[in-house]
Amino acid sequence: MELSRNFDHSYSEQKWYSHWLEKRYFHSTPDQREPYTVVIPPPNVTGVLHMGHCLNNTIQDILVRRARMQGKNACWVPGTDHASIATEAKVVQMLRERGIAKSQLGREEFLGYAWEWKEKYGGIILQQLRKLGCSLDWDRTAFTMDPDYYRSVIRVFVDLYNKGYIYRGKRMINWDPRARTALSDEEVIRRPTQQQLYYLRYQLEGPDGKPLPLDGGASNSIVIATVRPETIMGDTAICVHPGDERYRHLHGRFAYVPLINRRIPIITDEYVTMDFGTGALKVTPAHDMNDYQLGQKHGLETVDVLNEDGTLSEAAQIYVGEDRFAARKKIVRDLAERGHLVRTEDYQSEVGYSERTDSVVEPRLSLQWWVDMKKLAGPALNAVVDGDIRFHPAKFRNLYRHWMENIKDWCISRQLWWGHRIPAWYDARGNYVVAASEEEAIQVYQYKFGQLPDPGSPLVQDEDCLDTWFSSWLWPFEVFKGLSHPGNADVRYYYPTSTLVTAPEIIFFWVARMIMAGFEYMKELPFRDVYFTGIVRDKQGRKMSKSLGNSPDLLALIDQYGADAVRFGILIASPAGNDLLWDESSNEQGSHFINKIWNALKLVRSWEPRVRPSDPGAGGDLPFAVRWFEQRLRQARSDLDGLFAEFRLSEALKLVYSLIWDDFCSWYLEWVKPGQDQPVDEPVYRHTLDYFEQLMQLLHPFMPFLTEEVYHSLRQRPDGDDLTIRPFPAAAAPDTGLLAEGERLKEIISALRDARNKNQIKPREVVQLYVQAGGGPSLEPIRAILLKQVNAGTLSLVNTPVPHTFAVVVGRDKFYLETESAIDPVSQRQQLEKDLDYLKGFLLSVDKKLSNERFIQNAKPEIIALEQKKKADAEARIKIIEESLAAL
RNA sequence: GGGAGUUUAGCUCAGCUGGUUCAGAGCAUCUGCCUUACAAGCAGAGGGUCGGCGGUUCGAUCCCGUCAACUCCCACCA
Repeated sequence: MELSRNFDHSYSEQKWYSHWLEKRYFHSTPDQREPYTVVIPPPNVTGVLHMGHCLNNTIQDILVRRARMQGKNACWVPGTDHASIATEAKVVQMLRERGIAKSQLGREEFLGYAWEWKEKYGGIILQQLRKLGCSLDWDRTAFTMDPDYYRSVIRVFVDLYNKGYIYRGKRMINWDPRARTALSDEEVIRRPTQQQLYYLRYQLEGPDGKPLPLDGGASNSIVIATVRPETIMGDTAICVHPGDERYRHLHGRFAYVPLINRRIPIITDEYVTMDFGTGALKVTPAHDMNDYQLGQKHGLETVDVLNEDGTLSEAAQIYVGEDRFAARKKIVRDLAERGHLVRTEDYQSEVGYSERTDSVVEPRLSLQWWVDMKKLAGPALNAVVDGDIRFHPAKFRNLYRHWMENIKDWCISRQLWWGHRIPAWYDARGNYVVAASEEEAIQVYQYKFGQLPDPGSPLVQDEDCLDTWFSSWLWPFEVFKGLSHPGNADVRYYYPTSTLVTAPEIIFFWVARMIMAGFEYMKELPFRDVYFTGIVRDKQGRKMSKSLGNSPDLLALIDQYGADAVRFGILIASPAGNDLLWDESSNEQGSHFINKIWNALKLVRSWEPRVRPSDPGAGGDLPFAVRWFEQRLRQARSDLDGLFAEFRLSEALKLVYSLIWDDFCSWYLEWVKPGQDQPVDEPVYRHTLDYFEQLMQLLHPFMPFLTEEVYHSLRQRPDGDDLTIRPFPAAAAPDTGLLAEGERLKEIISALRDARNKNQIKPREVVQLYVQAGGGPSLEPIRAILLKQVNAGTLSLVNTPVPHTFAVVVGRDKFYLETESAIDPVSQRQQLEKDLDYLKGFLLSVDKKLSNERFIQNAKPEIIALEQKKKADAEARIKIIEESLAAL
């Protein structure tokens, strides 16, 4: 088979992914092996692959592929999340494009469209993950609204309700006026926002019970500061600090809301900050969390001046039906015209935005369903604090702990149709029961209220559905049907899962809640390790986002560079625990690496026709290079184990990169490479193929397609001999002596090459080499390599300095380069003197240390021995250099 | 306002419990090479007071204090 000039990634990707699927390598069923289970953080069913997914799934794939090659039963479960708000928004938009308003449709009809949409467009992202090479068990693809899954969510709701963990309550919640639904605290993103602070003058009530005239001086009014003038119609009090002398005379009096002239009391509360604004606060219980509490405390009326969609309500009296922000402008204008606006100030404050729709969140009083999280938090907190669940990086432990210790109730109802419908049934009077089905509801109703529901008005199910995360928190066990079919073989085998790979942004949304649900329903933690990836940023450090347009088209990148190069690119830039600044050029580095490997393959393949059987007279000793690289591989494998254990994947990739590029290509292959058209000894050839295979194996989790292709190009393979399932060889301790010899050889070669370069010896010029050995192992085994690598004709052992040569000291060995070109004794002297100066300085510092009594007293013996060795080495080298200088 | 993290070469980062010639790697830069796998390459080189100041120690990039800059998380000052 002829090799193509370059690696053809499109061809290989297509070929090998289908091959792996066909062989069902990614499919897992329980057996006697140790399981390695990963559940994918389910992307939104509406999602398309972006850089964050790329990073996250590449990491998961690396872990899963490695586990598979370690002989574990690897199972990576794919799936999608129904993403209540996002999907419903998409469907509403699609309907609008078809000229249909959601309000025209009934619930069932709407859901019909939604499912239609989901079947047609949903899950594109799962197809895209195949392009990336992800080794997911597609037979296990799950969806949070699959029938079993749906039932489990409902069952959990009913169960928590029956345990008293879920309740219904009227409270201030975060309202998304665009999606027209409640949100949980976690779904609100606070951002500093530039606003205006308006100083508004409210008329005081005169003795006649009427507002005092505005033009009658400052004592006729009180000035408050607000950023939300459109809510003044909802004001039901003005509040000042009881100790504020400026307002003492106003305690117990009344003022009038501008524009609508409603009479409101002036109350006092220590909540008010005297030095903010004017020290007087307008109290609008319906539209502010704090004001609501003030209202409760002081028995104030609540006037809700906004509708669900953020327009002004009838209660506002003015600008009814207009959007809150449009109304704000108009009201400010009116206030100015009528003399109520004292002044405005630029003011920056934190404003809450909806995570899904980015509209400004409105505090709103409403009746919602809640989970009392304190009841669930205990075991979940301990599991992380005690280290049963390990967070990587560990710094997230504190964050988690802080949140869990201060956990608040979770608002789980959403005013949406796409999702799990809340299993609560109401009678006409508003009594309700919670049950998994209507039939059960009737039974429960009868039990609870002692009678059947009135036949004339049957029970009606709650219209709302549950927060998406109320289903995702069951993911690690319900993908194995752990709740819908308790104790089944899958869940017993795969749960708890091994590693969760996710973004730190969803530590509260998802990770914490999964841990709680795991303990509550499986009585066990859901995973042992959680790896938090960084956030993908662009070169300038900005978060990648659709709105900034700085998020590259991943599929286009894969087309251009290949999946392996993209995987390489994202991972090489991805330090453990930090955000990564991603730059397209890192893909190029990946491409270059692929090219390098491909060229090495071409070289090795070109030897094939020239293999010479081993010479039986040679004694069977393998050449030094072959013996050395075996040890290098062992060492690398052991280092890799350590890096993987700590989830230092980027470093692991760097290690393999350098192992292949530097050790294998730059050193090993050059050392064993035969001369042009020369034969290669069979044992060398065989071992080289073995090493190449092993390198591909180590790289395979990172770059699966290229490595599988190379693996099959190295040797003819029987059917089923594929790299993706090939087990790693057993670990073995490397021979440190051989490794040190290799390092010594590299050092000598580099030093001699450097000398050639510095002395402007042309690369083609053959030099003669002399060595004055300073002890240590014989140079004999590496003689041939040395000659070839520094382009030397001969290597002779000498006992005295060789005149008219360049002297190079490496360790305690001294080399002399003999060349035809003229030697410049001045520059030669300068170089030697430079080395000498450095060594003398070094010796001085070592001597100083060793003559320090306190060092001798306190330092560990091995440290002292080391220092003594340093001293001896330095002295030996100084002697060698001084000899050379004398000879010049 | 509270908490956490970061600061090491031009850039992105390693440097694990203080002590090997410890100040590193990759990119980038510079020099020399179209050397028979690879110019998407090969062989070399230069470059940092380890954010500032102080302390502990025989010894500090590493431990402690403090200051500065940046980042993130949490939090109801209108």
